[in-house]
Amino acid sequence: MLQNPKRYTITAALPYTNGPIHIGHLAGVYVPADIYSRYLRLQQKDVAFICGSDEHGVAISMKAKKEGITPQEVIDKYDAIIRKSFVDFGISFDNYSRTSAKIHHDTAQEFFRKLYDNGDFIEEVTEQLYDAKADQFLADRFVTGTCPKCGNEEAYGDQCEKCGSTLNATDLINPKSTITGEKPIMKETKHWFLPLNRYQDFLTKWILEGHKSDWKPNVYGQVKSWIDGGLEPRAVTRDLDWGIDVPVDGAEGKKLYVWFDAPIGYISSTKEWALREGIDWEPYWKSDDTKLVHFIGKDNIVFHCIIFPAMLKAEGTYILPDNVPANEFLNLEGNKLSTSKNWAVWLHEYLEDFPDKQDVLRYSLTSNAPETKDNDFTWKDFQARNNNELVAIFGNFINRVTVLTHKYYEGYVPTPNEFSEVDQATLTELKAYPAVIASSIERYRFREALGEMMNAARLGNKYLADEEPWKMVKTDPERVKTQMYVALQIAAALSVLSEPFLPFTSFKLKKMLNNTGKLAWNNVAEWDNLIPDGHQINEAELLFAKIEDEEIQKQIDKLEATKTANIAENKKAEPQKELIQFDDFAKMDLRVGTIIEAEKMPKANKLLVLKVDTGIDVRTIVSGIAESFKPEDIIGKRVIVLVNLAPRALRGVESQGMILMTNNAEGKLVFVNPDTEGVGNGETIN
RNA sequence: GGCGAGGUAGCUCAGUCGGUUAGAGCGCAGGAUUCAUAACCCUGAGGUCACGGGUUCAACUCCCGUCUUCGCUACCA
Repeated sequence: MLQNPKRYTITAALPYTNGPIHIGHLAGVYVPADIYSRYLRLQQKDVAFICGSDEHGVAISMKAKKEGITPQEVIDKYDAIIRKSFVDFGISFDNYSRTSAKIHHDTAQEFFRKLYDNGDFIEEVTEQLYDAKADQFLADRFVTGTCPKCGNEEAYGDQCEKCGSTLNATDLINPKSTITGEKPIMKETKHWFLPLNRYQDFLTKWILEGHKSDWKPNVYGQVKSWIDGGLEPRAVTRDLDWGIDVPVDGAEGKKLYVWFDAPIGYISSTKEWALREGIDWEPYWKSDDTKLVHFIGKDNIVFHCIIFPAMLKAEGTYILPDNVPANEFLNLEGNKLSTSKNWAVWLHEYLEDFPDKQDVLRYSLTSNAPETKDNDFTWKDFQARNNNELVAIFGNFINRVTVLTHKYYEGYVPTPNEFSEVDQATLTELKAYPAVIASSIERYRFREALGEMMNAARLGNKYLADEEPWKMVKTDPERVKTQMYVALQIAAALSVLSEPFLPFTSFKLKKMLNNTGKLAWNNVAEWDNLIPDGHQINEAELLFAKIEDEEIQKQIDKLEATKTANIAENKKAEPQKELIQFDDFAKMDLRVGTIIEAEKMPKANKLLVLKVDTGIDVRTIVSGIAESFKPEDIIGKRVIVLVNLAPRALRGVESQGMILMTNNAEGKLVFVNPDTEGVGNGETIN
């Protein structure tokens, strides 16, 4: 861990422009990164907080094709939504760029070119699916066909979205190019690979030995798992038409792999910022006294801890990240967030539904942040955090202080008399908070840091409750002046300490205290008069409003509607397949059979090895149903078997047939079950 | 199946190097109070630290095994 860095380069994962920002992105990446950056600026550190839109990659092309627009239109649309929602939400990027910008294309190409010239790549010719009619290689996503598992005719080359299976494009039955509908052929193509294996030793020393204690366990463990598993060369170019051209001869029509160009986006965004500010970008990326921190979600660990560092190391002039505090995932009301299933709280919608409540979301996401394990966002929790914590503790304390100040002193900060022991103890305790909170933030424990900030507000409430100035005012008004002075110092301290977490509230509070001048973080510990006597504060207003049940119910209903819509979507029967002749059907030999033995395939999660009496014989069938059935429960089950399917070995066991299955409403597998009495094994289906 | 991260109060989470009686916030119950948005403040109840072994004077903590949740990965004819 770098001590006393001269400057900080802080990056937040580049959001992918195929959808808007949702609470999962915020809780995992942008809110913690923003807290960290704002805190450092309050420490008067030199900070570059860098981000931008990630606009290349196949998913963008796919989305464009699906919506019948150009990739440029797709990225322009989402870049605009994302950009605006970040601004409105108060994420304080120093620069937000986009990877379609010229400066990024230039930077990425230059980077590639340097590695190419250094001989850091290996070239390899492989066979890939190719659409002859369109004269174009096909990424996995550009191939559809029948899923070999569930029969879904719309499975993609890399995944079947119906059954969730991971596929190889070459596995698809009747593969089709989505561009022309033609059947793809195999064709040779040349690509450049980054030989990660060459960096195995470097990565082992740097991370496994060098960052054992300061990196989060989840990050360290994941990285260790990758490195121990042995690293292999990874292709950094693709045959695509959307992306950054590979800048070498003989690479016409090839683009940089999106994961090669995206992290370089941090560098080009820094350049863009420096250019605008008229400063030099290089120290932020190349100077040893710069602390580089990547904020990401756990899905990006391999790219930020293995691939990008290997790239930076290969280039040779760059520094490496000091830390990569990746967060786990946030769920929503018990289910995984999903852009395609619309299961999300979208930032731009939240900002409309809850105007001027940015800080409420920031607060509830931070206090429930998935720092050590996946967490669940619920609207009830959101409401409780607001009503029981922000309103009741923070807002209430500020309101008590400001109302009393106006009531007793027409809004002027009174001149204190001698401090009592309690006063001194309270002020001493207050002065400890900047260091306590700082320590948590610098260890990336934002949930803990936020809790400490709230404890400063609790300190204020307790002080008032113990001192009871509203009683004292009748007997000893001079004493009350001291009490209110102390309470006002706590309020002023909160206006600074809350800024990293609740920037809108902090600003509102400073305005209310008529104290908008730049107070630095350490002033809270150093100064005795954060808000001096004789200073006049402005009218009291509420910092936070209660959120009523109806508003919460509205959001819950919205999610319920999404759920209902998704179920309806799934229930929609698939369209009929193309016509076949009777002969096609007659080729299939379907028989009634009985499962007579069943056991788990060792070392496999989904496979059961079955012995089935088909009436013709007793044969072994391997079936991927282990997640839906226990072996002992299906012995004796009557089933329908496709007996003349060509045998195939699965994990070394030959499967001689296929059992017919379908899905029930919960997506569980069920047998097609001929259990009418008197039907014998071996009966044919026709 | 392999690998990684988790499992601590009703909920969300701390728990450092093994060391008295395992902590916090929210929720709940009771009390006190009226400056404050029925808020604040005080007190309390609530725990087989997932389970079973082991090491140790001493285990939430270290070791072995089991169960379980999440992720990556293999497997689905």
